[in-house]
Amino acid sequence: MTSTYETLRNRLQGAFDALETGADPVLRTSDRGDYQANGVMALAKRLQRAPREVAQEILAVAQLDDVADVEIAGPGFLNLTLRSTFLDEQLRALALDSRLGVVKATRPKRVILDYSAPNVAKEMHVGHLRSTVIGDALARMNRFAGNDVIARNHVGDWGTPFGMLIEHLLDLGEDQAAAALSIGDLDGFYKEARVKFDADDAFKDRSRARVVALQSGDEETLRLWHILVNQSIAYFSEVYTKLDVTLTPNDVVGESAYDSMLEGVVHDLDALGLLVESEGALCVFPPGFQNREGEPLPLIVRKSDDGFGYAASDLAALRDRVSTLHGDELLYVVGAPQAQHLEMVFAVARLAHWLPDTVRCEQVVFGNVLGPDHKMFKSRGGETVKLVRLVDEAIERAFVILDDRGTELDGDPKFHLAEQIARAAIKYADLSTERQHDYVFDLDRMIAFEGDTGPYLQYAHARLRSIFRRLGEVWQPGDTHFALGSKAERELALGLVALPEAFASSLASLQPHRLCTYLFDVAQRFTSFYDACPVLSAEGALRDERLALCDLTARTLQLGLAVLGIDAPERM
RNA sequence: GCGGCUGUAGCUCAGCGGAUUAGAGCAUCGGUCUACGGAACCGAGGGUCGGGGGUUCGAAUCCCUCCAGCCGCACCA
Repeated sequence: MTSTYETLRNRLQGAFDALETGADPVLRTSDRGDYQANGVMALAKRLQRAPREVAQEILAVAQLDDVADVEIAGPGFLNLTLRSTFLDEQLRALALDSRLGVVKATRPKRVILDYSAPNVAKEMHVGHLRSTVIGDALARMNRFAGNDVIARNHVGDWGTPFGMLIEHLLDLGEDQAAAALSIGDLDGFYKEARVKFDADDAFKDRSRARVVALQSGDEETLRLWHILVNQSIAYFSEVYTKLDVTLTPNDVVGESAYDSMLEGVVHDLDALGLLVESEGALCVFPPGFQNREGEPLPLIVRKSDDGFGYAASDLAALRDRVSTLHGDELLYVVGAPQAQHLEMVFAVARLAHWLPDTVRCEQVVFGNVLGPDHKMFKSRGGETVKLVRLVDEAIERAFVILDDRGTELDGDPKFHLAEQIARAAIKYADLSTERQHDYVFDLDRMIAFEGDTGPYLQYAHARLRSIFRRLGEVWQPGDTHFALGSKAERELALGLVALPEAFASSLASLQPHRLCTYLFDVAQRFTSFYDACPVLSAEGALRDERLALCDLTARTLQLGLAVLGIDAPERM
């Protein structure tokens, strides 16, 4: 089906093209009429004619009479008010479409989505929250759009710290170390190793020797290393389950996976004449980057000790994603502090012609999670906050709220619901703010059932489902018309037909918060409608017509939340 | 110093290629109601959109500049 927005835009575009190609109409929702078309003035300027006259001509060509009532306003805006017959047609088509008007990509893109990226043998903390939640929402949105998503969890599983970690593992004994890691005491493990490394010279020497053994592929060392990696991945998976994030161990392709490609990166950059030796390190100097002194800034591909840094593995990964995985889009959901590093990696990849212009490659930047003091979110002791603890705390709050409300649920169902609410609270709070902004982590606000929160949206959905439970029979959209007689009904209907653009714009801009804003708007329109318009007690056809609105609203909220990674429980 | 991001109501945030009185949530105040789930609805007050210039008939939005905050600026990722 063609969405309401597309129908209007296509007709206007046709009229614009008939007058002159190269000018586009811009359509947006408006409170003057349902939609307002912009772009007539720009077109008139090109044609050097009076805007209102051009507007008249566009209307004559566009033939919008069957879909909307049009008023030419001001210096040439077109205010479009949808005809009820057209709106009803659109709604009925949506009701029969399981995708609710969101079209599936005709030419699916392969999207390589790099997100989460915790470090082996280190705790997942708030710093990983945004990458994980935003990345997962983008993965789900892309999958729903029909794209082929390859998730890449680029875990930190290689490098110098692993010498000390393996030695510490040996000191503890393999079984005990594995046990400590499996219960999620990763921070404790890492810190103990660190303390010994700093205090004990013998330990330090062993650690260094161990790094060498690891990198030269010593079998026993690799076996020990695998214990660390596997235990950590198992633990990460638990965290992902707790957050309802779709990443699996199959998506883990850590730094170590690229180790064998690093020599090739150096070799090929050298062959291209891009490599420069500087202070003992092998570097590429991409144009446009400067250091503190205003001198060219290098991307260090190989360090002066002949080791490789993350620049090399990032280059290898990028190359792999283009040439082996054939990605059409490479997205890196990585925090702002790494912006310059990634820009340099991208720049070098372009210099080396590893990154064709046809491949969209960008960092999905996000801001920090702040504490109540508006500084980086830390625990009272100044330590980072474990991600699991954050979720657990939210679950506890949800429990208390459920009890206060006198829930009938108990046992597992109650716990499951508390989890769903807690996840919704945390994820929605994160996703609903514009990515690049920092936001203040305030559990009380996030989990409140009033206002612009995940639980509020879940509640609106649960109320809708409750209507159909009371109805007592299975409701089918069938050929039912939609109730559009009152203002509240019409407003809700206009919200419902807008899902396709909200989704498309959210995905195209990689801004999940646009979809959040849309869903909240729909939920508000629904509650206003629900207050003003009795549904089950309505007479005759009106009852079915209102049920049709309710059904579509419930499905819109459910679908919208689902593609963000948020559950919509049947009851709360 | 250079680069990036940010600055909108008391607080938390929207405002998507410029368009009519700048929106929402929370909080405050006032209404609605035997309530299809009140975890609701309706309304009010509250903003010189960080300051100043510029482009424009028209700027929160585009350009310049200044101020403030955060982040990054060669071998840890």
